[in-house]
Amino acid sequence: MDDEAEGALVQLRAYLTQQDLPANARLPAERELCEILGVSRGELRKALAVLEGHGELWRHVGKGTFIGARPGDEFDNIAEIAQASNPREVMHARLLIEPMLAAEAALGASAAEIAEMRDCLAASRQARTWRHYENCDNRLHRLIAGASRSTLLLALFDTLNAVRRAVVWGRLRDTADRPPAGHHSFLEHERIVQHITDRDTEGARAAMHAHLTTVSRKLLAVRQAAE
Amino acid sequence: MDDEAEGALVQLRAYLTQQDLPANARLPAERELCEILGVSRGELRKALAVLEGHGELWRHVGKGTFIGARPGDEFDNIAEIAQASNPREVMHARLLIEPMLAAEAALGASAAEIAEMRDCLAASRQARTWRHYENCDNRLHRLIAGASRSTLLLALFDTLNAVRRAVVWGRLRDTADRPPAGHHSFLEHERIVQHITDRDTEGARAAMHAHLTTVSRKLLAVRQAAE
DNA sequence: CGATTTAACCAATATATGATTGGTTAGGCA
DNA sequence: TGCCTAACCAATCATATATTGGTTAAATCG
Repeated sequence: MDDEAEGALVQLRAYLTQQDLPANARLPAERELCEILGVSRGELRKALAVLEGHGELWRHVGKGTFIGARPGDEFDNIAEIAQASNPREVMHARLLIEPMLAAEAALGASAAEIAEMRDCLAASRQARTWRHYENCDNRLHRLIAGASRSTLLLALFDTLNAVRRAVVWGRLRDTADRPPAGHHSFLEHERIVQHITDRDTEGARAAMHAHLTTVSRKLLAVRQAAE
Repeated sequence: MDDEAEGALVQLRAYLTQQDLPANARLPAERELCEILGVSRGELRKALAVLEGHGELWRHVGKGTFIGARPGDEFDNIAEIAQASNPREVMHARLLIEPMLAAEAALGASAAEIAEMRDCLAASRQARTWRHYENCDNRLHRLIAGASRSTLLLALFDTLNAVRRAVVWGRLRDTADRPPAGHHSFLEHERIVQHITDRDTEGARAAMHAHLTTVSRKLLAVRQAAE
């Protein structure tokens, strides 16, 4: 009953084998291809649908038709990730990844990097506004990630960090205020840097984990108080 | 001596405090702003340079002038990361991150996800080409990442994976060949999935670490042989 | 002469416009 | 009924235009 349809399919298969297109290659637009094969567009689309169902090619509006399996629907931009995520996930990911980065930093940090970390510590104690303090905090955490001596790990940290900034946290603290002298992060940050200076990987890992645990607890407390 | 220059600066400062612009806000183009303030563009630019040096704002051609600190030069696209990275870094990052994801998967994997993993295992054993096998391998590793029940961790895994694919590995194996029946990954993959099924987080972590260590060793051997 | 303004240009970026593509629908036609 | 055709749609790409910070050189003025 569907001789013509099958005919279009074999014509298409013949065309594909003849052209011997490599993976991810883009084949002509449907309007061209159906003219090349001398088939109606409807028949061609049926044949394409079969091959797509079989995973031999994939199509997308505005882009075209391509050889191979459809690329996974990976997130490409930060905003998209942030929208699908939430503060809990961000904190969870930080607790998993940043202690690991601290341990790597303890292995690979240069003297210059450690000196810059100590600059950060001093600057954060002198910060006169939360905004300024958070700049120092970000810089320190990124310095630690960078000390892993891996551009890839740094890039992953940057992604995580960008998502963290993009996720809606609600308003957490009065921006007019300033960090108190006994703020928990001061000592915790210094402990981390000290372990990195001592090349103590497990100490650095544990110190970072403890720090982020405290941050997480404070954060949850503020969020619950706001509800 | 530079009374006029200082004059432009105070005018600009006054404008900024008056407008009370939020962070990352974009202020008018220089050509407009110098007309608003009644200052020449040169003087305005001097004043802007001072504030930029002080970290109160940042500028970029084609974009504009913005309040706050210049955003870090974070990588935004995969290709950029891949170009700055290399196979060694990729393998290193995988060894740090994927065992962690396997442990998370052991905690959170659903029955459906575990079943899908086992499908993957079976399919990979039946793969008739390296290309097909690698599809199964990718799918399995991504399933494990997805079983962490964190869209953020999955997104980070996808980033790492995209970089892995984009990094130049050189040609590693003859694509015409197919994976041998005794390929090391078969057993290693099955061990990982078994630990996840048993909710054995540390077993899953160790199995994934062992698996990636083997992969890394094989890879280095091939690369050295090619030199 | 020296310092500034001004105007014009430059490269990078943003924005707008038109063309192209896969997907869909309605009418013509055998 | 079954199919083709043509037209349309939304998503995407490709191209052109406008805008922006940065730079330079002639004009202008004290």
